[in-house]
Amino acid sequence: MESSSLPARSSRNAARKGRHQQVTQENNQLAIDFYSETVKKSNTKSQSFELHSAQTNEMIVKSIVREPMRLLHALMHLTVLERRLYWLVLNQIRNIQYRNPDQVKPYGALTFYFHSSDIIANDVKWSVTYIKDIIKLLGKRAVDWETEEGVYTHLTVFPTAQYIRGKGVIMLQLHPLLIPGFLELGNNFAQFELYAALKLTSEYAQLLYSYLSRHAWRGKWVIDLNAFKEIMGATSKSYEEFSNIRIRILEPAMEQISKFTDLDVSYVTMGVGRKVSSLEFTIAFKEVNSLEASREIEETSKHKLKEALETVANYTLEEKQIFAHASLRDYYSQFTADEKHQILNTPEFLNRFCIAECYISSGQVGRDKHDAYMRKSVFFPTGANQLPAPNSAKKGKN
DNA sequence: CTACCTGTTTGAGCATCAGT
DNA sequence: ACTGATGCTCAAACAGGTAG
Repeated sequence: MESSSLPARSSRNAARKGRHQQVTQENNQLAIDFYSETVKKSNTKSQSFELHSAQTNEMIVKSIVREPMRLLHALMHLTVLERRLYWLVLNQIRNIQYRNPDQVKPYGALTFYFHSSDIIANDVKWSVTYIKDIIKLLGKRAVDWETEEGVYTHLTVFPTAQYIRGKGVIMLQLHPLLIPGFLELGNNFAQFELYAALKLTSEYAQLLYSYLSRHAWRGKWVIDLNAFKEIMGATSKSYEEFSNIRIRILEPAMEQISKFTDLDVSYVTMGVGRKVSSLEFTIAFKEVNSLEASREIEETSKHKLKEALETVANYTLEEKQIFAHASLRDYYSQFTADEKHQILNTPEFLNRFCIAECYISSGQVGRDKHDAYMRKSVFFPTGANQLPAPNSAKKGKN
């Protein structure tokens, strides 16, 4: 039974990673309480919490967050501190992500306990009203969507949010209907390092960091300016002027991301004449990841590849052409017009392009080898339908 | 003339401090 | 741990200037 293996696995992982996680089985429904590293429930019956060593500025433990892009888009308007809480939630559930929600029973409740020092720097004196305001705001955040059958749903992400006065403990309960959305990653998600992300103090820097992390494996991210404005939530009148986008979004965000996170980022504007129509970001990893983080990154890469291959396999010819056209436009400027034409119009080439693109976009191919790998995969495959093996699964520093 | 840049103002929210 | 006050930062808006 697939569902019964989940609690065992997650609690085993939690034990291995030294987290405080309590799994209980109630009415055949799985309920999990997550405790952050700074707060732990004591063994008494009443609701009482013990504080553990608060996080220090010297936090070097790599802790991964995997954020589904659909969630990122749905929650683009979170304030800085709300987003920190939301990231902490994603970090706590990373051991049970990748699961197909249909394979497990509905969750009774996922409850999270954090300490206010998890989201506010150690040396900052915080006020109760301040924390209460954050909780009040986060408790109001809602998402909505409509299914193909026309069912429109609107619900609050954290219907129950509490602050335990005197202990500084924040409790969040995730809406059960949203749990699949938090757990199901597909192949479209951002993966980044929690403690670097928590240092960001600008809303735009936080948002942009998620997007840049999503495309970091590619080393490059090209986005239409209007699309960029939309995903940044910068749709007000003042952002019709590019200078405002540059001054208020790009420059502060670039500076913070480069200063605080594991990414080295820069951007150039592209367009006709002086009119900026799109942005091209260059993304590089600063340092070699720790062993544990490397293992998780490798695991993620494999998962992403599998999901991407499945997605592409279900594409119609037309969808493959759209997919390939966008990739060629954004990432393969060195290909000639004739080569691009051949790829888009020869089903055999198109297929191989799509598959090779899955390997590249999931980080299986060394960053400096994308063009060569793609050329070889499309035009000079080693076997009949065989792609050359990616040379390196590790992403390089350059 | 258009698109972008620079400087200024304003208000909201965040960070910080002194004191309880 | 907590409160209340204060100063700072950031987002937003606007006016006027400049490059192409």
